[in-house]
Amino acid sequence: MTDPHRSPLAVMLPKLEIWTALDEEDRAALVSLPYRTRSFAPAQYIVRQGDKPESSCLLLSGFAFRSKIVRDGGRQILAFHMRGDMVDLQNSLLGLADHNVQALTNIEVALIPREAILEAAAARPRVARAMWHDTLVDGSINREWATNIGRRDATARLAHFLCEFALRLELAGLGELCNYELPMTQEQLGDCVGLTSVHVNRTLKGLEASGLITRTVRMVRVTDWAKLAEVGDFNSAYLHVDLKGRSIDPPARTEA
Amino acid sequence: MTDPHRSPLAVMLPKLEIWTALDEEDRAALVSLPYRTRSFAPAQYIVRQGDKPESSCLLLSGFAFRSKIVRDGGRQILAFHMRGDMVDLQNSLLGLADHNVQALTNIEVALIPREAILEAAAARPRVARAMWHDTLVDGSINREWATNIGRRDATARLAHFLCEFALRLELAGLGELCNYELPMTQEQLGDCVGLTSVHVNRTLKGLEASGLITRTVRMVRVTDWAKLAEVGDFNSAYLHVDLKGRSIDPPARTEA
DNA sequence: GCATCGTGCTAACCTGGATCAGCCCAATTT
DNA sequence: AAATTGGGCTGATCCAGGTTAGCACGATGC
Repeated sequence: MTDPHRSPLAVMLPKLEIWTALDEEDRAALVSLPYRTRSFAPAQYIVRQGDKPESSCLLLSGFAFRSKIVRDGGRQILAFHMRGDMVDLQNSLLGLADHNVQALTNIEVALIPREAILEAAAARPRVARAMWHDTLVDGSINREWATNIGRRDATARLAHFLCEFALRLELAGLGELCNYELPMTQEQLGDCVGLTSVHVNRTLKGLEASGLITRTVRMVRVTDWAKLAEVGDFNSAYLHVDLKGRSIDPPARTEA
Repeated sequence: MTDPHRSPLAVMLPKLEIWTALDEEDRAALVSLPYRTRSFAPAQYIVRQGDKPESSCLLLSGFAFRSKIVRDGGRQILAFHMRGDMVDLQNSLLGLADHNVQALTNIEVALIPREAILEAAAARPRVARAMWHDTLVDGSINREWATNIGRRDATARLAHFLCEFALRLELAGLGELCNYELPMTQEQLGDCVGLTSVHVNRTLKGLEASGLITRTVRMVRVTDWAKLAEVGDFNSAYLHVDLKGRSIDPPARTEA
């Protein structure tokens, strides 16, 4: 058996193993899935709404995002993805893409045939469970985003987003909680929190003026995490990750 | 082997079998899952955010909904559920409830221990796949809702919701596409599309004034489905159901 | 060297939907 | 039959965020 940690596919393992214990054979099965790598330039489509994708893709480097377009041309960004994320289990397993998947930066992905994934899942219950769990967490994040968009004001929405992104980056080893780079433009930020780029700009400056963050180009430095998390009504529970006892969430809200 | 269609749990089968072919043994495994039934009155909690639910619940009759509460007391409704829906695979499999589940009307549910579900999934790949698929579709609906809330105006949001609910009711055998009962108040409707009940009221009257629907008490009669679907930017693809060739979606949008 | 383009940023104005305050009616309760 | 309650409904006013129309600046191209 080859060392499961040698293959480029090994970047998917840490995230899956947060939730489901895998043994060496499970890891080997995942890592020896057939794949081919491909590169995409910023804004290039990996999957378009309406496609019938035959493979799912694992993000090896760079950032990608998923989106939907509404009739009048508006766009809703549904998720950002980073190294180690299985970007498109959704579309590929459902058979019909209900949303777009695009590169945000230059990216490299491993395309894994849908059938191979299904076979691995059918053969190994823990592999199935790990991937199922991954889609459940994806759903949980989606629910939090819907809540963010539907029921928080602009300041809270952005603060919440900044907290989530910071934490995900740090967990993926791509940045620090209080000092990281945002790979998206303010317009893309707006499309993800349901605001216009103009208002994103205003609101970010507001967060800066309140002394919660400072920014240079696209670097964000969180100068007061506790307040940012409070303003953003951020509680990491919905990410279902193990913080190993670190306390980053604001104290429990008082019952109304 | 007992007839799989005798058990109350059999109500879950049609939905699962839309997506995944099951054989008699798969059905028998699902239907013979251990369970106990319970009733809930309107507004009663089945699961609260923060709970560690030990069972998942299958809705046998009535309507339920899932929601999150934000700091200032606002509520976002994330999903409505009807007979045959597995209401809480999300929370129970993730182990920690990231949202509330409540009865909307009087309901009867079958509570199925989480471990029994996981064992059935581990033992039978098709059962695992069917339930995984169910959560994928749930995620797809969530993405569409996020888009609805984030990027459509009040009229489109409500029109979209009315179309989705109509179709889901009809597929569950609980109403007709163009004539059905809405089980929720206008305030609950507002909490699901990100509006206030006041504006829901005005907007519904607007839809009525435009001749797309008529209403009596909570009955909705869709008088012009094609226009309602167009106004609501509704395309049923995201529900991933088989319409058996019926054409209910507006013609493909023209590229901008 | 000059043009173009993408992105951040800003100011002035406008509007969709929130907020507030209240009425009406039917169903319960007492 | 009076009182209460929960929805639906309405008008008046307000404001968060959208819209429009720019400018500034650096990167890229000819």
